Amino acid sequence: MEISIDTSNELPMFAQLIAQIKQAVITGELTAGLALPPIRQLASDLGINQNTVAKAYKVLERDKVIVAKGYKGTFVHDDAKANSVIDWGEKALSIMDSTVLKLRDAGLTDSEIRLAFTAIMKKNH
Amino acid sequence: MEISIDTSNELPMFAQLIAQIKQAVITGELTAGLALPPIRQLASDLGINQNTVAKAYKVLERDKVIVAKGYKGTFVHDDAKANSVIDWGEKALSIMDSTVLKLRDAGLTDSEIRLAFTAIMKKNH
DNA sequence: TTGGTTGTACTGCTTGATCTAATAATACAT
DNA sequence: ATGTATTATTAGATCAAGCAGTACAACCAA
Repeated sequence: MEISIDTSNELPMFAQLIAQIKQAVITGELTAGLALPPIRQLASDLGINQNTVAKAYKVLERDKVIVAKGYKGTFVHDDAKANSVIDWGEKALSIMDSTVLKLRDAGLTDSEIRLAFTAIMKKNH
Repeated sequence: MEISIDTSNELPMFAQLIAQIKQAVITGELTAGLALPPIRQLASDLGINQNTVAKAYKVLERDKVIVAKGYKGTFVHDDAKANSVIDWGEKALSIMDSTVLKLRDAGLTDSEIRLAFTAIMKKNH
């Protein structure tokens, strides 16, 4: 499993990690049950911070691409291949898009829409 | 018509203007057809910029609380009282709230929700 | 028992980007 | 003189991204 980080890339490091691991799952390079490198080791190999790798792992586990088993290590999820295709970002975009359109049609300015959004995001901190 | 600006207030100046004028309409201090002070004069009296007052007037006209008649001046709208009760902010908040809840329930982090939002707001510039 | 490894969690910090609010200075037609 | 519009700029807040350090429970091998 070859992972490389391009600091000049527009994409943040943790996003590059997520993309590459998902890609490896899709291509079949990573199959269900395989062990992934420990957070600290991968961070060390790439010369980046452990938190950055942990952040990527956390998202990947939320998306059920990997499974963390504590001291035992982290492994590729049984349904990794199917779950690697699901793009939460796309789903979020479409939902958010319809909402913004609705508010704009109501005559609200972008400034007011932003105010409403930030207010909601703060509410349940 | 007494208007005062509190710079220490959390609310932006233009929002304070909007709130106070709407309030004056609701209480009956401002009735349909009454003339409002010119933008430049009100700005001068309050010691703030003309653009700030113009911004408030623009929103008030959009909400049909006031009517701008060019060189003739600006006046209280015929339906000002009814339109001052409508709270666009409340409507926007409830719509935005359900959307954010939906996305959070889908497992998205606040960070990702923010990314989706800013992406949409940029899309149709 | 001792020491090391695992994922996880937390706080604090720096950097850069972005947006808002407000100001400033014009300009225009009526 | 009126509302309207434009462009540019400043200051402040907010957030993402990443780094740094620390800590913990669970476990394993020596």
